[in-house]
Amino acid sequence: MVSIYDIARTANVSPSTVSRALQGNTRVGTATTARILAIAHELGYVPSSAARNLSTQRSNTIAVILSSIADPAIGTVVEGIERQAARQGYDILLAISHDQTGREQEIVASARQRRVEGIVLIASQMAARYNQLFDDLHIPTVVISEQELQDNVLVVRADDYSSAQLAINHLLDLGHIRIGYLGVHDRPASQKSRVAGYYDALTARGIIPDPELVLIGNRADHLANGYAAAQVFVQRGATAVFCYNDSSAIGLLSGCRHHGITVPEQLSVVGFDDIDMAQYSTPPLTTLRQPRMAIGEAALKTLLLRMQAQSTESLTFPGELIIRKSTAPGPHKPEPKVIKRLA
Amino acid sequence: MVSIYDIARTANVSPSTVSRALQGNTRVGTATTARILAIAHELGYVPSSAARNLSTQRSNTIAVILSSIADPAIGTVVEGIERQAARQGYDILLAISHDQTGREQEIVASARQRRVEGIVLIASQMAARYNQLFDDLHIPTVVISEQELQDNVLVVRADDYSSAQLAINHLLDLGHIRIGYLGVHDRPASQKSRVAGYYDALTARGIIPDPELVLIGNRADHLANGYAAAQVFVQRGATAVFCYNDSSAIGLLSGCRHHGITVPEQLSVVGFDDIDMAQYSTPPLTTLRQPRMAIGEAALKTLLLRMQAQSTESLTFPGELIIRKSTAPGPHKPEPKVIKRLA
DNA sequence: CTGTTAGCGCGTTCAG
DNA sequence: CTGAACGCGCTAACAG
Repeated sequence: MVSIYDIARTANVSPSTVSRALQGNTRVGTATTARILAIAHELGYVPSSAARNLSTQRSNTIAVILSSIADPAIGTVVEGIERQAARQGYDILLAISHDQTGREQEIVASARQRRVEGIVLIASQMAARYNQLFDDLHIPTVVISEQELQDNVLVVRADDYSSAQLAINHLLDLGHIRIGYLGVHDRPASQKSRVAGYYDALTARGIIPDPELVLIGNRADHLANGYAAAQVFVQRGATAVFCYNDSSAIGLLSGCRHHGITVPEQLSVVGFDDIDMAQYSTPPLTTLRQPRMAIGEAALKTLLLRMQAQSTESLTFPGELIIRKSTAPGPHKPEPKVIKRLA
Repeated sequence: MVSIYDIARTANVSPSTVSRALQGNTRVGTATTARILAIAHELGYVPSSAARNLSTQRSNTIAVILSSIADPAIGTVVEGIERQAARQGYDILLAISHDQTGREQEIVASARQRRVEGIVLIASQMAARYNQLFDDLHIPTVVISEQELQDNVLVVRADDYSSAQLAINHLLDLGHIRIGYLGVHDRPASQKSRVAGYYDALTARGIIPDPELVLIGNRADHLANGYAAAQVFVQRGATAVFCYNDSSAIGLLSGCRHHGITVPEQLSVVGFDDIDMAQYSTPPLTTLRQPRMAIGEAALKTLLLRMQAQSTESLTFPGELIIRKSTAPGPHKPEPKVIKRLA
């Protein structure tokens, strides 16, 4: 490997001059700078980030930790993060925890050794489990989803609570009363907020939520959970279901089809996220769109501010109700008041 | 940051002894080793990988470069890579190119500066574009998909050609003659093989492929491409379509539904990949399952071998035809020969 | 504008 | 079994 010493030698200057020239003409002769650059290129010089890191005490790296990257809703968030990181000159260290304690510890160890300057935690239970840990780490951290808002951690997330209410109100407006909730077991924090929104929206309209209509899937496979829940919901008299995410909803759609339950006629279904696939399901899914790319970008920007010790706040992004074909009027649809026309 | 010097001082030994003790008792007194470890822990010592990298001339990092991570078929591959990497003690540097030249160059520069020990390139056009570059880089590289088999690059991939043939033969056996192909424009290499399999399987049965039935989507959004193609295929008299991947197929399914084309009655559809969603589409998708996790793991193992300068070969994984509900007998289904029974 | 010097934190000879 | 000394490649004062 050719180093700045090699360049210095063949350019008849000192290493520090080379260093300066390479960084951008910080007080170095235009001529010599040019010469140095030429020689560097000629020699095939490639700076060593390890050396620079050591000297600078900066790693230029941020770690992105997630429990799984197979989730179709998460890829886009990661793209948002990566895009901003690249723009700011940071590299991404990717780690997948699978929610396994052992792996989680390895990851944290690795991040510390590499002196990552910041951490983004996505939909991981680590956030909750090691709440204190991340505080002790002294590495700026921002959590996306899956974390209650707290003083010591920055959270960037979708507005689970309000979005859930939007979903329920849509269903209520359609005339549904027996509205179910289909949840997951591996995203406790965000789910809590969505369930709260579900309950509150219902009670606000004078409806007492029926615990029988709240089903929490026990598998990590959200699609399968949805599939299995279809018949149960209908048996229990639900005419509409609000799902934790689009994957659950699409599974549910499939389960309905399997059991001959028509959507939206017999059952209205609302998803969450608006993944790419949502628009192409059968029927196209009514869902709550979340700005996933923007959330990823915002997370990184927030992290950067925090790294610069600037004052920052947690962020909550509003969701948007996208009405497609999986929801239809329910049994209690009030007759629209029509002004009678003259014959 | 506490360093081995700090430990050495408070343990009354030399830094080098600490270094040895920390690495694993390489000829260091059991007692002193224990003492050193205790002190290290007490002081909250965290080794600096930058320093180690510099001294060792090894980065313990491998770069994973892909054009997009939103593709649902790619996440699983990345998980396979990450899992093996973690198991072998390597960290992952993640970079997304978006197939943009500028970004691609940044990524390569960054990888070189970080002295990554290996590179995995997934479904990226960089493989083809910079074929020579990666050769000159002197960094072991393995390409997943999107690269013709060549001497200078290691490729790990699905058996596109045979899988395509499997798909077409399935359709042929079902009695379809007018079989279409729905392709994409951003995966030239793997597509080339699939198209070849499509052509060859057809001609092997004496059918002359109709160019009118080969449609290549022009957008990066495979779902949208599929959606738009539905009507065209039917208008041109296709009774079955083999799609580049499940995303295209699911889009196609949706397009069919929109235009009142029934699947599989009027049109049989075959996908490729068997993403999680495939099983839950309407109807459930007949597709060619590819062992994505295994491909990811194999790619990393191959890379590691190559890094150790061991002899290695490119790998091709066979696909498996998964028959579900999106394919049904076509117009030319030969009557099954039934042995007449006695009344 | 440029050279000298001194680390950054760790691994690794080479001597004891 | 342990210590001293040097190098990895680069940055950053501090002098000129």
